[in-house]
Amino acid sequence: METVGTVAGAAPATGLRERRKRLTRDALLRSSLELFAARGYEGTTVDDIVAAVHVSQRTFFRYFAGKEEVAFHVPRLAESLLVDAVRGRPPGEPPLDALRGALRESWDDIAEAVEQVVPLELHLRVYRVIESTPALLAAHLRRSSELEERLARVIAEREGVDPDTDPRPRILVAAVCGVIRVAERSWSAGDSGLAALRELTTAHLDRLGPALAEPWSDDRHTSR
Amino acid sequence: METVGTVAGAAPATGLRERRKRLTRDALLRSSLELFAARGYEGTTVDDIVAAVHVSQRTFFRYFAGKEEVAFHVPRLAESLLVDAVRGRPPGEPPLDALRGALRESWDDIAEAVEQVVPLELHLRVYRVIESTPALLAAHLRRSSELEERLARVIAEREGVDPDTDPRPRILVAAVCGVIRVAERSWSAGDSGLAALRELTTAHLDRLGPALAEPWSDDRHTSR
DNA sequence: TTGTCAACTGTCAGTCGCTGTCACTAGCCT
DNA sequence: AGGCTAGTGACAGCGACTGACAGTTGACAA
Repeated sequence: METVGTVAGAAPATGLRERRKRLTRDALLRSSLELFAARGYEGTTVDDIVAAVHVSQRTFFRYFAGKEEVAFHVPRLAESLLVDAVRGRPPGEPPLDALRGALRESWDDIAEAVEQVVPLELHLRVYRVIESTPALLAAHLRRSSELEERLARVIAEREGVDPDTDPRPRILVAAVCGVIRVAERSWSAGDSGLAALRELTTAHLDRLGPALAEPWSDDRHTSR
Repeated sequence: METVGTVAGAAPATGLRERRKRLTRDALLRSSLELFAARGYEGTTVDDIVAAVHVSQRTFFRYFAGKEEVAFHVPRLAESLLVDAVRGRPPGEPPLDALRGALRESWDDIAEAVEQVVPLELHLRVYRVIESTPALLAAHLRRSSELEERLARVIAEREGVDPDTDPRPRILVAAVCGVIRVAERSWSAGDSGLAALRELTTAHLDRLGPALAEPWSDDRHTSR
């Protein structure tokens, strides 16, 4: 239903031409991410990237619409997997549970899929760059809002409501994704591993209900 | 507590120099917004703007960090008023009510404050440009996340919790702001007036609880 | 009033992201 | 083997933005 444009570890590679294309594309991707992680996003010029891969600048822009697209290649992959996971949830499940379940379930698939493209550790470093670079954070949030739209449509379909007249799918997804981003953000500020993010995310999701409840009880809702 | 850099309708204007400065600043702001509304954001170059005001490009960049900053001058104003409104809510009020109350309450103040800078109608047109221009939408979302951070701190202070250890303030604010953005977004797609946005926002907020509830009931939650 | 200082502004040159054009190389197919 | 064309590099150009330098003009004191 969607061509993600997998980079490595898929498709048998037919002709020489296509093989070479994939090679330069891969090289551009890897070099870009490594440079972003090392020098930062703004500190990396397109000229730096193409110099490392020995290609002309023009070629870079034939493969990617811009620096930004390179930075979000891996996140795009992860998003598609999440959407698929929600789509594959048991039909009877309440919407909130479906989202939470899909999140927990898709985690390992995502890690695996990412690893086939670039080392997971590199991706995590790039992710922190994304969260800490204003321009990239902005792009990340816009992408997130597009993801929310996709998720809302899936939820709406599951529940048999029209997403254009019933606001509940979008409202639910917006709230959930908002909470997820809070978790991502506070995680990226620290330096813990993937497992920590997973736990932080689900823990925060479980606190959404109580946080909305009228007066906050005084139990320690501490985390971190 | 915060200098917002009001543009028109405040401060008696001391010397001639300052008066002239404000004049060119105002002119740049007005011309920019009018051009954005007329030709779109990307369709408007800085050269277009400075040509309309008869100043050099360099001058434009001395007053504003870039095109983006001009576009968000008015939203920035509104955000500050909202934060102040939350801060001024009665201490005993539960956090969710405080946010909802502040929102309803600050509405008129915001409209009034905006009108003192540019015609409200112009701002609304520019707002639709923001929502429909990818680059501006991204910037808008990033600014929103900064607003969320400010709001979360206010809520944390009101509730007497530490925002760095208790995630509930951020979670609550993220959910609420997420819902608000859903309302803004679906409003900006249509062509109704300010009053419609106000009602849509509060209506959506009231649907947050039910949308999170386990199975969705079949009452018509229709809007629009 | 006049002269000095500092603020404000314009001009110019340059960087970086990105796009259009055009010629050319090298896989691909017959 | 030879033509076709996808993929590429080299080059020119645009728009956002920045730094350096010089000119202009309010502000303020003598």
